[in-house]
Amino acid sequence: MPFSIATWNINSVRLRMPIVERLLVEHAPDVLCLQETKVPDELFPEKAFRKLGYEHIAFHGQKGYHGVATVARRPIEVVERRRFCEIEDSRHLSVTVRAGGKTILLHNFYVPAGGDEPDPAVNVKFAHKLAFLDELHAMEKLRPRSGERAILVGDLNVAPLEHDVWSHKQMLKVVSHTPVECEKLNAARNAGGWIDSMRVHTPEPEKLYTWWSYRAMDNWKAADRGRRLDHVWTSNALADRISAIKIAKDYRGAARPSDHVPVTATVEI
DNA sequence: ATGGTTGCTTGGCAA
Repeated sequence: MPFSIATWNINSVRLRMPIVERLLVEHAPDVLCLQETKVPDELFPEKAFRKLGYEHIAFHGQKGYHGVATVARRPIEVVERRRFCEIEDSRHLSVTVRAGGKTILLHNFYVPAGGDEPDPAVNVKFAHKLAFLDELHAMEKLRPRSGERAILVGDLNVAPLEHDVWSHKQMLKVVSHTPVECEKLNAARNAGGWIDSMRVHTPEPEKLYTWWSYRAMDNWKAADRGRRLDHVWTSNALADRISAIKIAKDYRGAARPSDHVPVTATVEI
């Protein structure tokens, strides 16, 4: 049976409930993982999700910044809300869900953006990002066991491959595509045996983007200077079970859009 | 060209 999971950096879930509702109606994923919810847990708009049939809600939020949430049409159980770099940021949430008689572990991540200056010696935000990626790499507990069904999604804030950005050459010194962070993200993925399912589905050199800057003065769609910052990784056990991956690019053109668009993966379980 | 826009909050970060 098909099981679908969507991931979306929503950049304030309360502000963008109208387009979240549109996604849930139009795409109806079984599970939606949100990042940058920017809302403390006690103010999470649970009612709006419940009304749309997403009655199972887990969150790890904080006031003003960051925050992740996982909402589902079927029961989920919270596994962990992990703290990274000994900083009390809300950047991770893992849950389990049952599908087709099987249990799937779902990780929802929001990796630090890292600021603008790509030098950890002068930019503590970039140093934090690199430390976060190192911690991800070292995390034994994150690595799927043999045969385990697991999916890791989220805004990983790194576009690791040449064709994950509009211009590899022009992006080499731009945070999100510097060699050091691309190598660290790839190393963390390899250490866990995770599969980059978006790139299995759409290999290079085809361009793949999930984010278009707010700052660009030109028309985002015409210029198409995007980056692939959002990812769907699967454990080996699910690697050949992905039947579809859809980047919902049209949501970037919605009224009051997020700068990220939803990515939905369908798994045959 | 060190800009530009957006959100949370009302001054200034973070993205």
